[in-house]
Amino acid sequence: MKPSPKTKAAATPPAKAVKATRTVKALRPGKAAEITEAADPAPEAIDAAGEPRAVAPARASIRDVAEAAGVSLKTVSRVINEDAAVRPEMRERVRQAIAALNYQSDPLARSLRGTHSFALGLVYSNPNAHYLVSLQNGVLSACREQGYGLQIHPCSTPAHGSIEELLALVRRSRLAGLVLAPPMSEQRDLVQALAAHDVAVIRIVSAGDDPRDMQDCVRVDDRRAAHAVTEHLIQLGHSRISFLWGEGYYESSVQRYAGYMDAMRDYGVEVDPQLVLEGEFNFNSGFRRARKLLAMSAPPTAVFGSNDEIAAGVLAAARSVGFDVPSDLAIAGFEDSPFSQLTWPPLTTARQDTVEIGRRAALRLIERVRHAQSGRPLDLGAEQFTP
Amino acid sequence: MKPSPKTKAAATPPAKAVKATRTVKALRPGKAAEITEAADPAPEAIDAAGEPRAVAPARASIRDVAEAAGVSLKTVSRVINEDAAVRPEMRERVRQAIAALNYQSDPLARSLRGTHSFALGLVYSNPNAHYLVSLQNGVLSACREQGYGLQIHPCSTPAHGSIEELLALVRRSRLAGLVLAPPMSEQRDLVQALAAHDVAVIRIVSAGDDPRDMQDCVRVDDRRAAHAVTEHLIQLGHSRISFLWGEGYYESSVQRYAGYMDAMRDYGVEVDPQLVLEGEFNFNSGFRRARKLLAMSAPPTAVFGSNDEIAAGVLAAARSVGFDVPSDLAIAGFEDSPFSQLTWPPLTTARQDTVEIGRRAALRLIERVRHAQSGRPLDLGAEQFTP
DNA sequence: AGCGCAAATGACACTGTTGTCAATCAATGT
DNA sequence: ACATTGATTGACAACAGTGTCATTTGCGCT
Repeated sequence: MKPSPKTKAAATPPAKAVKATRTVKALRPGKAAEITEAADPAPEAIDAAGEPRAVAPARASIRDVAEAAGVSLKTVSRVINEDAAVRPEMRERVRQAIAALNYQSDPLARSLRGTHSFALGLVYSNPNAHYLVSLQNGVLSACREQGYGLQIHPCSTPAHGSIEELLALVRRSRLAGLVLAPPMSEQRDLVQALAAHDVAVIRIVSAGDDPRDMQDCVRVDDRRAAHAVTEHLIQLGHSRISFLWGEGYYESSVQRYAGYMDAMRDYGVEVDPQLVLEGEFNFNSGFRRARKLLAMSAPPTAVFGSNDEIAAGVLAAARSVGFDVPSDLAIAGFEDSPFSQLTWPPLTTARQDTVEIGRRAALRLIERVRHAQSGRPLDLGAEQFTP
Repeated sequence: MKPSPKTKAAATPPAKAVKATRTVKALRPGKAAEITEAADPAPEAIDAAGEPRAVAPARASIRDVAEAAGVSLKTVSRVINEDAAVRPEMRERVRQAIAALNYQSDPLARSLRGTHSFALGLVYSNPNAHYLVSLQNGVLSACREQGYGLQIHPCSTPAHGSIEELLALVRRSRLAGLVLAPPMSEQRDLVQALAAHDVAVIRIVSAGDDPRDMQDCVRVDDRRAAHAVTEHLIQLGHSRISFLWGEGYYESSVQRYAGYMDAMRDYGVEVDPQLVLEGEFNFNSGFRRARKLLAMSAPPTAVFGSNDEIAAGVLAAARSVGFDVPSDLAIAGFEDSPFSQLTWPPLTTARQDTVEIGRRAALRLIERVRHAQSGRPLDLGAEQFTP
């Protein structure tokens, strides 16, 4: 490691319009963080002693349980699958054998014979890492709890999100069902195609009025949350409140805008159309639009960015033109990252319990496929659920 | 939706020490983002017509291929597994049959007879969403490419990261191997226990001098990257450069500190021990330490936070006491989130190609287990790899 | 041509579980 | 008491491949 005089600190500017002193320096990936791999371990460290190392106590199979309990394979199978057609006395006997042998059924073998495996797929294309990880954690916690596996499936390219690809995924691993995160969940044709191919699906969607969204969904009330945020700004005394859209084809954009409008109407605050700007869910878009807003003769006193990245862009823009936050400009966002807590000052934001959303979606889907699996029809009448 | 006067904007402060005007408002989760679920779809939409809807063309099995090619099951199996003991002519015949029937082997059935399934596990406990998603994407891209599945396994609690739990995970799904991300990869006893139980493992570790890290690893050169960042600060003319540690038990902390020291030594810049502070990899820790630094009689002119969250905390702290960035204080971080681009001004940061790290780790592991699977020993001699 | 040996191929059992259907059993109706 | 019925239970095949080992084939050599 010797000092070297190369100082090419080329960097991608956060917004084209901007040219201020900056300190970004992008180190060449694979240069800065170098990767080296080493050879396999010589196995002698482990086996050298020649001792037949403690042999893993061959997992008990259903056969062992059957033998121990003095019943047939099938009866054990029935107990495992909670088939009602087993006498309590038998069931108990089998249960004890299972416990005694510490038996755990093999999901692989179970799926081989059955139609579905014991695994769900999580399909997403949302690039927001925090949202994704939260959702994933929620889904996974449900899966673990229910003894299901989880196959994640990011759709980074349109091809990955195609019906063919998704079907291939489901068939290959015989997935019991798919959890569709937005915006994948909003693609009608996709959802229909999956249904037509008998793929069980649960969608996570922004609650709108679309009656088609009343089925197989976990609905997130973005509208109400946006209402609350707007209400908060109004109660702080603001009346010139700007709203910055995210991509218009996201249902959540539409709902958040609706919530904003609801609140403005509810409180009788006039909406200046010049303060409502379309754009995208990212920092640069927020930055650019905020610069535009702040250059107006009568700029807003508050900006509601429809997600936190937009809000962060607004904050940076305000900063860059010398506005103080929050005294000169109040900024609110919509949480899809912990970003709002990492700024100074922290931003107002609406929080979603994304983990819980993921959990519920997975639980609901598992409940559904579990019934389907055992051939019992699901009682549709009693399934209505409103917390 | 009626206006309501409740204004309880309780919020968790980002740092206890701080009490400035803030605008955080945490909406009650499950209130702001409400979840509703709806009943299953009446299936009539699909089946009503009574027409036997286009039956999915029952996937071809190995049997069909064998028949079509006029060979035995086993020969097809050999071709699939790239067994060398098949004459090229036969192989070709089988290949054509496979293509003609669009046959795809069933990973489930394959794993049932064999010891391993065609799936890897990704074990992590790092809470950083961006790092995680990048890594995960890298691992997944390799898995997809190689026809492997991926079971993610976050260790949010110590129990989840226990040997028992990990073994259970591997056994349950017969995982072919585990990718261990830091800091899980740094737990010696865990790694050894896994090895003792014949679990194939690849670890992602910060490159240090430990000879035990020379095996089964993808090594990331944090030290060199930290050197480059420090070098950059020195070249900007700074000499009072502070270094803020992350958790000391992370190997990457140690390495980053080493890289910082390397550069200081290389350029003959004196290290003031008062400017090197221990702490954690998070915003608050950075904030607090920066406040302490800036209150000194001779504060540093540059701060190198050992990750971006720390750097963000420093930025916020500088702001809060009226320091201008970068004119009064230069700030550098270490990328584990896109955060540095979302601040104003953007922060200097070292970048890691985490996606590539994940990819390599998975590819390497798959290569290894694939050989193990077919019973052939891996030629250790030729495996050394240094890009 | 005949022999020996290694390479190539196939027959069959086996993986761990569930679906199907027949067999058993207890209880009820006549 | 006997047929009928429905609830339990079990035998056996099937799922889609792979491991083992026997068998066949190909080829070089005397």
